[in-house]
Amino acid sequence: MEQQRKTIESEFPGLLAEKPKKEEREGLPPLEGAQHGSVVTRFPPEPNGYPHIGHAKAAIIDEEYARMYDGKLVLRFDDTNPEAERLEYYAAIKVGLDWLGIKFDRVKNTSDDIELLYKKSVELLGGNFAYVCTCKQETISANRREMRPCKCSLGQVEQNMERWEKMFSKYKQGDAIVRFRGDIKSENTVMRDPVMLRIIETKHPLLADKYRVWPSYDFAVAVEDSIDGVTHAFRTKEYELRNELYYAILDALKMRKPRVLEFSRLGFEGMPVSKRVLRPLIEEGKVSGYDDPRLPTLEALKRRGIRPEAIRKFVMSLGFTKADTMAPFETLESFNRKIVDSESIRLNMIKNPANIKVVGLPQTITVPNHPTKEMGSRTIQLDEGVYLEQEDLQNIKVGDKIRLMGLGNVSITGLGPQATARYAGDEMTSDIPKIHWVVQKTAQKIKILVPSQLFFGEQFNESSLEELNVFSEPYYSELKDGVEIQFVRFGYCRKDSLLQAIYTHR
RNA sequence: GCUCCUGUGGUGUAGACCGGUUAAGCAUACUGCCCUCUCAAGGCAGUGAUCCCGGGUUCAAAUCCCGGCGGGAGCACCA
Repeated sequence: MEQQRKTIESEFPGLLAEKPKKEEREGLPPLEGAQHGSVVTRFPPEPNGYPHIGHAKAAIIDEEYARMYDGKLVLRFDDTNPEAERLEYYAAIKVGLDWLGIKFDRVKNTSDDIELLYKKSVELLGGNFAYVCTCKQETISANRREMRPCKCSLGQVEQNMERWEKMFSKYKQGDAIVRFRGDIKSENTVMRDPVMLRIIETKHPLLADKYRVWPSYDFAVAVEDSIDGVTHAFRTKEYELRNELYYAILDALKMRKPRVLEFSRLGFEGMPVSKRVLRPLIEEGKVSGYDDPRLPTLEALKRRGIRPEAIRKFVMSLGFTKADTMAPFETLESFNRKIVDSESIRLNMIKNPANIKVVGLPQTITVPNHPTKEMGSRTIQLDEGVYLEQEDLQNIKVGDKIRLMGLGNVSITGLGPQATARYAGDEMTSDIPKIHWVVQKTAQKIKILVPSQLFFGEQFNESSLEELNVFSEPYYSELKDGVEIQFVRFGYCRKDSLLQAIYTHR
């Protein structure tokens, strides 16, 4: 064996050389054609709703790549449909992205560039790459379906130019559109002379009625990505068929072409993201609003106690793939738990109280707020009346010893509706049951909202939000709203208000 | 229906472009042990995938080719 090895080494040097080992890749896969320092990515949300986990995935990928290549990230509000955009959404999206910790090198709106888009439109028309179509909508769609060119496509450049002018004066909404000359017989339906600009008379949230001719998504993204210097444009999979159009438009315009790549949409089982299903839920009062803890909106996730860093780790763990999958919410929870664990004050809380009277208790005790981290301590005023969890008393007999966590040992002297016990010192023994407790006199009644899956298939889950009426230590009221706490032996919760907490995860 | 995309343990992925030395790495979930005044976090170990199926190419295929099947998406004057 050794002999052979030597022979091979001398006869065929290099044959036994270590193969370039495939080392474990960290993070996103490398980008083709990416030059360090000159990569530009972009996140182009439409301001037509509240940001959700899907936006987070896209924005995080965009930012991670920009960061990876020491490049730039552009936030561009894709606001080319005045019927859908609303001012509050521009702000909501920005707030959500800030919360996620995403930093942009530039923020702009597609609507800033309307004039430029008009120029490009004229260029298209002038080069006969597009025409103005005045057919009825139904006719157009029927023709597209049947691969039939409509008569407007036969018009000369002059006619199109005339009609183009009329789009700004005579024509009304629905009367005329600019269509790209694609290929009406293409297998790819997107290429069958798609809409580039159309008339919309609704007021735009930023520009009011300054314009009435608006570019379509396909026209706007291609041109905008190109002029924004985007080198790599990412979008979700459902846009895949539009790549051909994207490149065709830029070819016709002789503009620089970014590379377009797509990734799978992110969704959670039973947690709808689409406005189509969310809106009725809110209108019918089935959920309280866009920050209802059952929803995958960023507001809701935040309110529920999910940290932005957890979302980022989660998104990165999903990778950059086109495989469609329902992401496991529990993975997000796991990342979150690790972050939140070291920052959460531990408090006692009783769900199903059992009364017990303990005699011989000290006046007060001081307990640490966290088992290992230095998070201060709190002093608890003791009293004979104590609440224990009913469940914990289940298998207890008279004479048994139990340990009230942080307080000391207690031996049971009587059971029943009013159990009794006697304080039995503070000596630690290992095999004693350790249970949590709350002083009755000072117990604070609070409500804990426990969110769970909103839908099972198409079916709305009527019990998706459980309300628990519980007794917490009074220290709860001294905590600031928004802090994450761990109710011992129960789970993590985020303080939503003085009287309400929201269950984060176990 | 047509077109495109996709298919690795329960789940999400790495590996696939450049086929062999890992019959498959990581995370999550689960189980057990350790630690612990929590059923959390942490540490350790373990269960679990013949890489959708069937052919083919090859000395050799999760990796290349062909054909099925399953899943998703698009077929808007929405993005």
